[in-house]
Amino acid sequence: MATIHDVARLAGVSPMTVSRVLNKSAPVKAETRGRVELAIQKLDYVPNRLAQSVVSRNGARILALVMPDIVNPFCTGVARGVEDTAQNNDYVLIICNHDDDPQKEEGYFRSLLSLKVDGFLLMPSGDKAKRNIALLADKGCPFVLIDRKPRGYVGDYVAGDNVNGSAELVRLLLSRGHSRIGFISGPNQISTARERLTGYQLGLQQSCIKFDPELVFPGESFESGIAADPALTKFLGLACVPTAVLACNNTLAIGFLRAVRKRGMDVPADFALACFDKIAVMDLIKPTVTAAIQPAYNFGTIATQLLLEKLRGSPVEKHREIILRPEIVPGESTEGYQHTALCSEPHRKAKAVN
Amino acid sequence: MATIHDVARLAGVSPMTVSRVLNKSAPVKAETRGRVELAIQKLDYVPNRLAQSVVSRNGARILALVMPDIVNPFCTGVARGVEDTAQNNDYVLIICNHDDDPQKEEGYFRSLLSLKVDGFLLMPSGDKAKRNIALLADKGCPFVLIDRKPRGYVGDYVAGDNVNGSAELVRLLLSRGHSRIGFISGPNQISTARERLTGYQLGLQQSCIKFDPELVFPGESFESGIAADPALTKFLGLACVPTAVLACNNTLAIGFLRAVRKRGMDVPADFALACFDKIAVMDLIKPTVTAAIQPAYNFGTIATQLLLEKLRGSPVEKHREIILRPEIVPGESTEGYQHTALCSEPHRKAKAVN
DNA sequence: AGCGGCTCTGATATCGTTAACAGAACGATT
DNA sequence: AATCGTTCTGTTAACGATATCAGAGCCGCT
Repeated sequence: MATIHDVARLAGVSPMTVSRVLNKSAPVKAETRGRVELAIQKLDYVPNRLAQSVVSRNGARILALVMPDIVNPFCTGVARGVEDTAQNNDYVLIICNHDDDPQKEEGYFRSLLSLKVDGFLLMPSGDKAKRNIALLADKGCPFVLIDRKPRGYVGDYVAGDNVNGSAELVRLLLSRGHSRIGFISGPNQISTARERLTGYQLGLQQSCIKFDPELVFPGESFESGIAADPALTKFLGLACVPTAVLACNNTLAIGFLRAVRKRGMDVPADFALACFDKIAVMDLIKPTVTAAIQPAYNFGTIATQLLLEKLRGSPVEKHREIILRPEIVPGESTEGYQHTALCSEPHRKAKAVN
Repeated sequence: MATIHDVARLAGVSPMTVSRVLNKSAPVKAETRGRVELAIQKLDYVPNRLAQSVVSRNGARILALVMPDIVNPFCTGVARGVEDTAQNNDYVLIICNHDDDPQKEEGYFRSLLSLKVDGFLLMPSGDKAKRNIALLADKGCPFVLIDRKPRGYVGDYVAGDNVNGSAELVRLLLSRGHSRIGFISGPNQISTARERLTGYQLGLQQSCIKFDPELVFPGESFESGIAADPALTKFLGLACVPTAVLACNNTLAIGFLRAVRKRGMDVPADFALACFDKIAVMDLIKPTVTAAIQPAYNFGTIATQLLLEKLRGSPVEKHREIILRPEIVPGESTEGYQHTALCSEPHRKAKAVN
């Protein structure tokens, strides 16, 4: 592969002159520039950004997005937002899936640090990610968090209003006649799970309904919907079975829907269902699921813009938190409840199962 | 940030010795190695892979995946397969969306070449990508194609059996009593669209049904389902309206489903529907859509393995084509046709619309 | 003529790392 | 004691680019 020396030789100038033509970093006589450009073209010369990066001590115009799992449609949306913004600013994007595993996350961080990426977009693995994030801060590598933040973290952050979104879903369920609402939570490690649980409690409290810890199932995994099956088992085993379920995210809701059907029941006939985050092709699912839909794509674009601003300088900038409100989209999954099965009498299907 | 010199100074050795400890490239006395390792730890030294790459003339252990759109679930699946395999082999992955635009694709190629990525995984933008691919070949940069290949391309390639998959879907539709089957195609630029059209024709031919060009709608875009709406309009305008539709990919099928409903019709009541590629949360969609599902994740892992083998050497290896068969998954979208509406009498809903 | 200030170009040093060579230290063999 | 082969370490030169400085050439002004 041609180097700047080859171009220089062919054009009969010094490498430095070629560099100046490439970067327009100093005036070059038109005639000389012409010769250089011709040589560049003839050799189809592509400058080596790695070498540029070493000497200029800048990154190689690479951003990194470290997130749970690109397959989750919420993550996919974020990723596309990040990539578009990166591309518009002439950066390329490295994508890493940590599967909510802090060790995998740390491995990526070290790898990416050694690549001198310019900055990180980060959906952290959970509270344990704090050490990993400290590593970035330690190395002076800029980053912006998306969607989640470890306990006690202060710094640039773009996320949804989980507390109010969740409370609003609860109010919606209450307004449809449900007073016993199960909550399928995510890992307590993860801020979104905590905040949505808080919102769940808040929503109940606002309607003067007592919070019953029995109704909360602590899913230990977020990204596969498998936690939903034991959650359903637990709910069905309760003396007073909930008539509605709020799932902490999209995969849990899908898992719940499948689990319900596996047992010959259905939504909304036997359970009303609502969840956080968009489900793919939502409009075609039967029943359509009531959801608090977050603007994932915007999470990505906004976070990337924040990061790029940091990279451009403005070093004494204060930390910024940007909280976007989810859109509550009512679906069929929360309609058609007859208000007969109250807490005093057991859930009809529950009888069949127990 | 600490460099190899800082470590060397702290350990009281030369940088070269540190390098040898890091890379185990030559024996180092245990006691010296201990001092070096301690210094590395104390400084939390991270080697600069860009500098390593410059001097060793290897890439920086970066692969690139250039594809249409990460948001398409098929692409997402491929991406995850690629990323997992890359990660297992200590590579990181740059992801780029070209949106079927060859110019965008070329821009990425140049950018990635300048980053000296070790290799490319490529779902090309279409036949026009041939020039871009030639650019890679020219620079001696290894690559493997996935899912699509430009006309006349020979080289490493992993894809699905589009012809037979499509033919099989046609046979399935025929077996359900449909003899007039509309085909919503993708851009003729793209090999998968061509091959699936061929398969469509093959399937008809195998059952001695004459191919009617009127029944083919040439969608000029693949990735947004919008082509499906004009396709439906065209089909409804035909003297003899098809009773079934084969969509060239998942987004077109979804678009078609939406378009049908927008007009107050439905699937499968008014049209049977089948398509290529998986639709997200397929099992929950109503109706479930009959599809030829390709093992997207495996496309990614296999292609990446091929690429890594190339990188490891074995230079005179022949080109390899790996063709994976799609799984035909029958759904509700192709059931319940009453066999009354034959070609001789017009489609019932068509009357209402025309 | 002398000076200052442009524009243009090249020589040299440098970035962080490794390749290639050279040499020191040491025990084992002749 | 000389030689050899290890093992271990350092020196020097590169990799492909840019920063920095210095100087050449030219113009215009005093």
